[in-house]
Amino acid sequence: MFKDAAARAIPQRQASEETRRQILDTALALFRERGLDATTMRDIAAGAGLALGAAYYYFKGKEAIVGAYYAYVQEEHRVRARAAFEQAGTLRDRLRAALHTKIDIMKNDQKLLRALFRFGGDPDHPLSWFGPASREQRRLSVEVFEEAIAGEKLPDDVLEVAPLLLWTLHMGILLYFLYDNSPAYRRTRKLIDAAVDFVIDAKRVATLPLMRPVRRRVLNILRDAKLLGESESARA
Amino acid sequence: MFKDAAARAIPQRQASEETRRQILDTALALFRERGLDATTMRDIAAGAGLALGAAYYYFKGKEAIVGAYYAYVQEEHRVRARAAFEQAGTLRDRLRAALHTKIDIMKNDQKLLRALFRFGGDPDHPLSWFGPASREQRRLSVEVFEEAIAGEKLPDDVLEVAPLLLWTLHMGILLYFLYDNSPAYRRTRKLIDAAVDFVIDAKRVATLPLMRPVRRRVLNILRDAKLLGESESARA
DNA sequence: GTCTATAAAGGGATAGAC
DNA sequence: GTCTATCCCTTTATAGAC
Repeated sequence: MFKDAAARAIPQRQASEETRRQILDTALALFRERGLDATTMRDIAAGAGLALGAAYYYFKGKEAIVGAYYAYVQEEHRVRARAAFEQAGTLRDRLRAALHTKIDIMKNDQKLLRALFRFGGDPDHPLSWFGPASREQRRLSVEVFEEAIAGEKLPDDVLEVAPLLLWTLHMGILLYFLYDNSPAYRRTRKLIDAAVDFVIDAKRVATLPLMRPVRRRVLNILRDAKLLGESESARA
Repeated sequence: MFKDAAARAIPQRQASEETRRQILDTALALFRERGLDATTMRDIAAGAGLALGAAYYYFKGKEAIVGAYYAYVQEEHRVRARAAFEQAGTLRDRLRAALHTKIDIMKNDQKLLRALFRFGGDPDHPLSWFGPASREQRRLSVEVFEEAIAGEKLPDDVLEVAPLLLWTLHMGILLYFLYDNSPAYRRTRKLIDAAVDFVIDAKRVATLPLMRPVRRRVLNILRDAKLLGESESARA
């Protein structure tokens, strides 16, 4: 599972990396099989053929393993999306790729994600999806959408908010995915395609010069709500 | 806490209603004070001056009490929003009222709501925010926004999707509220006002005849995704 | 019957030997 | 780096007191 990203990130540095990956693989398999809570550190260590203490040497605890899963998903998304961006010419293709690759990565983890959902309600939890602890992960995630629209001729204010809005859409789609019980997650796939078409429509409308005041308003809302940092241009 | 809604819903029918309300009040106070998980049915019964068995007579368990809280919030929202709608003339005022009353009702329950958040990730849980079990509650919640825009001269397709979109906005604002640590939730209040202004802008744009194809697309997306039932007009 | 005290089990986490 | 041993907390089960 982690082979691709791990191999890319650390080119066979040491045997210890191999062990770490082994623990991650085992843990993820167990999470999928019996759920997050039902999986103990003992199970993970045993499954990886290690003593409990060894597992703790590599990860501070189960939480840290899940954190590594977050990091893996993010890194894998970045890599896969970039690869797709190099092929995909149109904005539509790029946005579809950004969203589909995310589901590709998570397609076996619906159960796990449902369990991880709960941390979203606790701002102080390290695994919260929206809390300060995951800010860096979030930034990287938004960055993928920044890259997806890079190269588009867009007004500055659109360039500033679009990545965050696309990230929000992507979170909404993940929520839909969480509830999707259609075979092979067809409905999620369809939703992605349809949502991207809508985004293309919305882009056309939103970029009209006439819409500048509306865009300003959105920008100000997000800034006031601290959902968007001050932009470079605003600071300049 | 439950005085207002309970009194309105059941005009002093019996002492048993009084007891039920007593349990709810006690439970809610304890949830707020020490959290959902830390509160046991024993604590609730004791706090309400009842034996454990008596508490179980009124509610099947802690979960059922939380369900009653959901119902209370919904009923209270309906009542308060309607009262405000009778005063408020403009669409802006009505939308603000619909959103602010919701926060008014929940302003003491941030901690509880953070704990309840976790059920959102489990489609099969009775307390899931998006699952089938809460469909009726959700319908009632959407209805408030339906009433908020009632009387507006709007194209049919807008009338059909707007309540759901406003409900979604309202869920987003609740998520923001969950994370809001500003005094008196000022930031959430500001966000509501700003978001409503944006909605007014969006309404102006979206209702242009030119936008009809885009509206159709949105309608079809929501229908395909089963987020919106077939409309009356579509069935006719 | 209901409550409470205590024991047993399970599992997260750490220390120190090798 | 990996092991064994151990700690400590939480949950669950049970048994005896009221």
